[in-house]
Amino acid sequence: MPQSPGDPRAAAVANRLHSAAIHLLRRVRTQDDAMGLTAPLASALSVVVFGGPLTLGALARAEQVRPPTITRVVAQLERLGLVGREPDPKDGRVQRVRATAKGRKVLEAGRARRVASLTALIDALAPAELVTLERAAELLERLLRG
Amino acid sequence: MPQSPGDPRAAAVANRLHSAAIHLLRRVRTQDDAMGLTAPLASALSVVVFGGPLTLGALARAEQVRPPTITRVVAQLERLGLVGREPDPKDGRVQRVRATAKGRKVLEAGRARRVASLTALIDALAPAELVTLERAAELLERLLRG
DNA sequence: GTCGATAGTTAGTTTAGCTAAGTAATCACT
DNA sequence: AGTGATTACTTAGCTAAACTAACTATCGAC
Repeated sequence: MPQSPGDPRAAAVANRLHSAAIHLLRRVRTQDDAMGLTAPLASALSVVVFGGPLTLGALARAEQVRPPTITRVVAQLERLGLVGREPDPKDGRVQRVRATAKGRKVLEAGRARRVASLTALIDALAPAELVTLERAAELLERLLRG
Repeated sequence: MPQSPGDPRAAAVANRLHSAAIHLLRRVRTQDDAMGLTAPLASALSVVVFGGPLTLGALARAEQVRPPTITRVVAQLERLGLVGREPDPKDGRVQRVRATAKGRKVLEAGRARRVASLTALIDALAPAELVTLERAAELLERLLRG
């Protein structure tokens, strides 16, 4: 299988993944209301919970958004009592975001709900298919982080 | 195929897919500008081009959005000259959406660009990995259509 | 101490999605 | 033939997420 740059099969796969991602997110978005956290908020909260305290800038980079966006996201999470801010003792410009106990709890409870409809779909798959999706998710996360 | 409901592995996969989808779309969104079509517009145009003339309602179902959303999407595509509307001779309530020549052209030119960064990432994968992603995309599309 | 760079915020715009409510056409049924 | 329910789409108004541009405040270097 020669993998020449610009392989049309790669483009086709990219297209389909793009389409699948759009539809997947549209599907789970309707579930977001049930837990009171929209997808971007949940995603950011997840990073904060698992990534430990981190600066707003680092969070923006992790979430691949611009600083103003992360300012708003953190403000919302803070208003909900899910994260807190800590000034940096060394650098007065910097603030670190840390998850509260409530934030960790809500994330745990929420992620299950948020992906419930997805989980239900996936649950019906054969084990081999489940493995395919798992591998694909792994691959994508690795590619997209790089 | 013994897949007990609530299989924790299914939930874990759902979580990872969700996260991957968020990051994937954030990645390609920045590329959308290059072709002048945002992701939802491009997705809808794609359905119209490949799905032939279809009613607004059918398009809404295909795109998994509510009617008002598709009204706006079609209005934008129409304003851009990428699709046209045709009244149904039999049913006065219905309008069919058809891609214009320009619409087909823009889609062709645009799809490559729109997923360019994705394609570049995917291009670097081993053939087996590419197949995994392809299968996953297929699975997801099938699940999400149902 | 001033000057450029960095961290974060504010202001304003765009886009996408929703619900609720409205219009117009069709269908079903007497 | 007419009334009532259903269907297809639109309008109006809301919320959320993203952006750019421009601002404030702090830091580091010279």
